[in-house]
Amino acid sequence: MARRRSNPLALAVLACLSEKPMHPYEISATLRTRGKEQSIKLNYGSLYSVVESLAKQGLITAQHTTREGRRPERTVYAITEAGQAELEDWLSELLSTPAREYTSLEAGLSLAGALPPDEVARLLETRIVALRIELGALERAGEIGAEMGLPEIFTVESHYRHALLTAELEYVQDLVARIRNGTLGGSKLWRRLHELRAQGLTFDEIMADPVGHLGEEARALLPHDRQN
Amino acid sequence: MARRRSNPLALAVLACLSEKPMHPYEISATLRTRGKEQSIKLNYGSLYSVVESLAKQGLITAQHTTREGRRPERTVYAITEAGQAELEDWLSELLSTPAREYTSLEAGLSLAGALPPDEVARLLETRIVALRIELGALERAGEIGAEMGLPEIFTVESHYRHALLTAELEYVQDLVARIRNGTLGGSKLWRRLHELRAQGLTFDEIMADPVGHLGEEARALLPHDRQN
DNA sequence: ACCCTGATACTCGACTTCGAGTAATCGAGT
DNA sequence: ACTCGATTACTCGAAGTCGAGTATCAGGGT
Repeated sequence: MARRRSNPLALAVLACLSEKPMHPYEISATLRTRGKEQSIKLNYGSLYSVVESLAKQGLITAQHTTREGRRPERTVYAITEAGQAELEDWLSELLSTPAREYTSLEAGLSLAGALPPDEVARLLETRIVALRIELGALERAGEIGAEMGLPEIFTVESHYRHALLTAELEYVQDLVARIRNGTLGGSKLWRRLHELRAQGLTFDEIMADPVGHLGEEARALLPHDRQN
Repeated sequence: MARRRSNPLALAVLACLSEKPMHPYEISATLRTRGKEQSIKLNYGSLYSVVESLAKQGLITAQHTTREGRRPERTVYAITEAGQAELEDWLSELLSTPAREYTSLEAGLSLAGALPPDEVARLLETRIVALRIELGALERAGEIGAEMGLPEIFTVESHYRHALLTAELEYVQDLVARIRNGTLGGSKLWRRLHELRAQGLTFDEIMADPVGHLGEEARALLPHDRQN
């Protein structure tokens, strides 16, 4: 029974059931009102299959099913001892061990060479605006929480998000500036490459003699045995 | 044909094919040697189904299939005009529009209340060590790239990762300190809650009279109409 | 001559994810 | 009394993800 520990929604289910037995819809409502769906992707399809899978693994058990009138029946689940142990172990792992995260901006940056530099700078400037707006919204939400006397522990996630978004904003601002003023190493090569392609040269033709076409910056692109 | 734009691997495939026609395995090898698999999750199963799906959408086309000896046949794909357009459009979106990212630490923090504060602090201290190691490795990799004369544009992704990891490190360090010295708002409530549960009280019993059990900090947990 | 490791190249099917769809009930207004 | 939107509660199937498995070949060592 190799529990795959992929979907954090399963962890959230365990966490809810460790408070008290609930039926799936009540779990989803609980997560909603506590604002956890900001941090943990929640959709019905996944919820019900995740619950079923936890039950199959013996981490939770169906307690009883009730039905009011002609509504769909509700199955109330409770956490098992194994489930409680899994909750603690999984949560410990999440907190203690950095996982390889694949963010969409990282993917975008790693392929950004496919667009010309000025275009990339323009797009990132758009992003900067959006980031500022999102940060503003997060701050406002934080203020409201504080006014209501909500203790900080209940909002650490969003403070963490704020820290990450701020770092992203700073990085992107710096990157745009360096693309614009040509300080970014390889800028010339990058610009030249797109000029040549716009003139109809193929990638292969350019890479047959990168130094000749793109300049000295491209020397590192040659295979090792012919770099001198 | 609602292209779902979920898996960035599909974008990477388009980016590769926009350089020249390749067969899937060559695409994977290209991404590997360029270090893109650090930023874009790559596994064979996904690669082949993603390629098939791109072909079905008309964004790439099978050019021809070859076979050497008794080896499995290789199908070479080329990008179409629609594919080139999709590449540019998708990449633009990735760069310009922040997407809701669900990181595992955010999930962990949002459920951290399920563990007692001292335990969480201990776990986060473990994470700090791991983060320092990872940052060190990233820096070393960057130095090696620089020594080899690799222009910065080819490593922006990893600089971005470095910026994010640094922000995470700083945030976690600060958080641990505040848990340890009790400066984090709600610390008492959090500690008290776990003491009571260790004594055998249920979550329901505690929440029936939060202020009585947990102190003034818990007033915001009451329903709105009985907060005074 | 033979074996063994590592690279080449893809296949398969079990499992997950997703979100639209269904269907009943409640309550606030007209 | 009625209607309309929100809420409650879950179902379904199409699509996507994953990684172990399969099979071939090249090259180096013994």
